[in-house]
Amino acid sequence: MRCLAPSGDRIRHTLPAMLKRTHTCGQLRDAHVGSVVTLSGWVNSYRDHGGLIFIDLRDRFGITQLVFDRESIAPALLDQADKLRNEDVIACTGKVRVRIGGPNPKLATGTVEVVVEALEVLAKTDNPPFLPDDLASLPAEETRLKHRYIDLRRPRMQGILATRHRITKVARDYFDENGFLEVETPILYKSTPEGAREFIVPSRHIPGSWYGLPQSPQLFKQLLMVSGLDRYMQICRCFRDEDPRADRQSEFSQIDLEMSFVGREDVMAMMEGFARRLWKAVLGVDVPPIQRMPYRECMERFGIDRPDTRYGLEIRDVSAIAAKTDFRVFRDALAKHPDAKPYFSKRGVVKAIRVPAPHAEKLTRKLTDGYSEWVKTFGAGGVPVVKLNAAGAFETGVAKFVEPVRAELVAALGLQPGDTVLFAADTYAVATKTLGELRQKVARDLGIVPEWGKAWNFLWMIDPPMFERDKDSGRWVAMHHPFTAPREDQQDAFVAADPDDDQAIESIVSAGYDLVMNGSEIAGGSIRIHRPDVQAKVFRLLGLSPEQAKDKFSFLLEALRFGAPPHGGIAFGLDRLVMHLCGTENIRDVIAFPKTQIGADLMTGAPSLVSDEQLRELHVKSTYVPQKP
RNA sequence: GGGGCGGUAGCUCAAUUGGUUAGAGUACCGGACUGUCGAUCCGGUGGUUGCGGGUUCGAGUCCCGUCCGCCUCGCCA
Repeated sequence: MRCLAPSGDRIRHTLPAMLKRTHTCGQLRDAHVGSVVTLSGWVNSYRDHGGLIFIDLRDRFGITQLVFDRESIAPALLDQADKLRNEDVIACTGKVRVRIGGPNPKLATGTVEVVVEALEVLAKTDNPPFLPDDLASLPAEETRLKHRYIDLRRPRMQGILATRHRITKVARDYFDENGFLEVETPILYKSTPEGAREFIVPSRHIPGSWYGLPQSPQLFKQLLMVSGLDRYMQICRCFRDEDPRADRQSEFSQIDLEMSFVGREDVMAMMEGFARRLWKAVLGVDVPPIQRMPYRECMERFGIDRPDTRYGLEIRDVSAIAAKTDFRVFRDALAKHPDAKPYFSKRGVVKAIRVPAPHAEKLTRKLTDGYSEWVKTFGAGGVPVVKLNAAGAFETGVAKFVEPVRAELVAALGLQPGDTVLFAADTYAVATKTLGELRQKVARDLGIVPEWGKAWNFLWMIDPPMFERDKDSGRWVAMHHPFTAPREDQQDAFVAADPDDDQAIESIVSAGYDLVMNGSEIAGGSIRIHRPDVQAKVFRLLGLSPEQAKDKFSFLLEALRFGAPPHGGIAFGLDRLVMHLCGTENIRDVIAFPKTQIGADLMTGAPSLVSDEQLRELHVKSTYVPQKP
């Protein structure tokens, strides 16, 4: 621990005498015994024995026990100490000695104590709404957010903020060593209302015009490549005005990166090195070489583009076997586009998950009935279930329908007595999504997901499709973003593809890549389009007329015309990285001053009303009419 | 926008089927105490049960509305 004692403080002598600390509260050890030290910090707890008072003094660096002893100090000092309460801020001077009452193994400083000879109360506290105590049961999150400055006094929260700092430090060091320049990009930005809903800011100088806040610095970092910056990094704030989740805030941070003259192998290798450095620096964990898994395989085996490979429960296609049954649910599903390509999103399929024997016992009727209800949110009709009993026969659920194909199902799924099978019969898209989500829920319900710190399963998801149909509008939308390039060998197919040929468009693969860890996307990126004709074709496919594309992105299209190097990049979700490396599932725990689900800051009261004068100056008029109480 | 859970003392929680003056721990205040370390012991203050309406002899409890927090679906190029 670094000593924070200042040196050469020229104004010290002109101020009223204040005890200046010589050590932090986490610093003193046996070696300091006998020396006179000054500490400052918050009263973490007090134990008043009358003539003997113990104070645990806390700062960011630790806790040190102070002792006030009637036999060795002035009565006035003891009276002062007698009035100290939790969260008072004090400074004190005294001699370090070995603890008379024996060591406290819970504290790093637990073998010593400071016998106080001088005390200065720097700030007396009102009775705080709660104490920043990691051992006590936490107050409601609402209370923590309202008094965030107190919540952030908790060692756990300070530890998270320290880890967050460590992560950004490692990022800056690593990318600096590899030739990246950190460049800041605008927060007040051109509104580009594709994708996420954006926050907007009115212009005072240009009446009626608005800035958007960036959903990411995507276009600027590409322009920096056109500018010849070669390698860019930024730890940047991004804004998306969509409803938050446990792992999502509308204002969040990315470690944003872009590289010139590279293909996807170069980018992935560079980022893999970063992940390796990061896990080693923060957790001491060695990350082995990261395997790649094509999007198609991810979907086939795990039903999701970010597979959690920490447990089995993989998905199998049993369409061919299901077709031989008389089960109407199977037959109806399989009747959809039976002649389409195998992975066509609208083609009917039957897929299954085998839940192996010891765990399968926990799958009660109540639980599986719940699954049938739950999957309706993904558009599925239900979850057919069947069990293989000890005698090797199917029972319960859809047993009578699948009994005729028992041998084939047992062989295809590798079933053992006691196993349970969960089915999904629907279109490829719905069945895959359903089992992909169900697989994760079952794993959680059965308790087979390794606890935090036990497994770090990385993989690169590669070869994702360029486009997919929007569920509502039916229009093509970019899977990643409209600047993602087709994979090198797909360029011709892309240029030739007929926009009305669903199967052809769906099968075009991009040069995108996502870094996935334990089922969580921690980074996503792609090689970008650097040819104006290819970029124009993408815009056309997305339904942007040349005029619209020019209006929104003319600067990019122009830039691409004036000599753009091949380039590609990636962005890490910083908040999620911190969550994973700290073992928390609440994104608000890794943000110093987070917002609630409706974007409110409970501490400052943002957002708040502004004066009519402010609005007039910005040429803005609110249509909101407050409800009468 | 939809679904779910929650809101009782500063904080964490309890309160039987709708029934006496809404309790406990902790914090806080006062007192005792020289080796504690989540100190202990004694005493005390502290409540618009989120807010508004309704049903009822009687509402923390039931009904309607509303606000806030969390989880979630949609949404998140």
